[in-house]
Amino acid sequence: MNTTSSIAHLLKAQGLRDTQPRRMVMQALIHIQSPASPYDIQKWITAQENTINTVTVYRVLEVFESLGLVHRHPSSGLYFPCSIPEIKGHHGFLHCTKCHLVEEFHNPELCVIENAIAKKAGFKAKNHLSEIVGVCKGCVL
Amino acid sequence: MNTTSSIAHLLKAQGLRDTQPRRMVMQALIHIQSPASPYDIQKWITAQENTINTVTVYRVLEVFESLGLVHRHPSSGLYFPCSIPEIKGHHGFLHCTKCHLVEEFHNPELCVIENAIAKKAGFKAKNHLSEIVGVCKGCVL
DNA sequence: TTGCAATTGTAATACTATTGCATTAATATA
DNA sequence: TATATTAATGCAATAGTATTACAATTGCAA
Ligand SMILES: [Mn+2]
Ligand SMILES: [Mn+2]
Ligand SMILES: [Zn+2]
Ligand SMILES: [Zn+2]
Repeated sequence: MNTTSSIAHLLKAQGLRDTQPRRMVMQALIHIQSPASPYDIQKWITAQENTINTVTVYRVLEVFESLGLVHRHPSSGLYFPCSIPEIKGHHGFLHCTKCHLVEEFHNPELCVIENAIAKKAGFKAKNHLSEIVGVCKGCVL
Repeated sequence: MNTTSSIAHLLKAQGLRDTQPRRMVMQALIHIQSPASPYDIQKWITAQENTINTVTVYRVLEVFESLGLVHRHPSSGLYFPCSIPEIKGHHGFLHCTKCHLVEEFHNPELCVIENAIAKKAGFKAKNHLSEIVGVCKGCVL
């Protein structure tokens, strides 16, 4: 659920510190709702009467991504919090081009097929990435 | 097969001109072999005793991508020629992290599943994107 | 508390991408 | 083949994105 305290625990479990900048970036991501750039995130934090350096935002996002707490949307480079961090393995994205919503999914069947494709081509698959681009329920008028 | 003349025809069929910069960019993409940035492409062309403006490279790539002649690798932003332009529809990528080779695939079964996922989530899918990241046949020692 | 290493801030810089406008060159037509 | 048209390119300026090295700060364990 990405509560402030669960993130604190997750960080400490990895030997990382629970710092104010890290808390602020996570707050920003949660409140902004749609995928955001490092600069967007900094802007949001500034609007809350706080300050954070651009470089710090980049670095915090890097850490969060490595922990699986946030994702970087491949084609846009924008970040958003993972909504299903409890499910390990491949997370796919449904991306609405109208409202920029990103919904995550986890589909084992898809993984099976992708592994089969890799095998057939002689690839040793380490990771994969799926994005479905379209229009979400709420935006189809 | 992306021969020089087939591209000329494809361009003309769209009311576009067959120009020297466009031919040079395609030559560069074909010869560089692995995904390349606009600046990489410009550098290659310069090394062939030719010149091309950076902006032109960007614009040419945009046209080529819209024609389905090249792809932009989503996570890196690098460009490479489409190897199966004759197959319409979704092209997926196998990406080797060692030699940076990109192999394309077309898998209807994958499309079916992705459409099902979209439907289940109430999305109207317009397009999708699949990338399998790993190590290619030649790079697995 | 205090000390120390991890983290953040600062400043400089490199890289990537876009825009408006002047110039050039590809093609259609005479 | 010469000429007119305008798409395409070049140029120059600028904006946006990302990274680096090093100094200052801060979280947290002792
Ligand atoms: Mn996720
Ligand atoms: Mn293709
Ligand atoms: Zn939507
Ligand atoms: Zn390889």
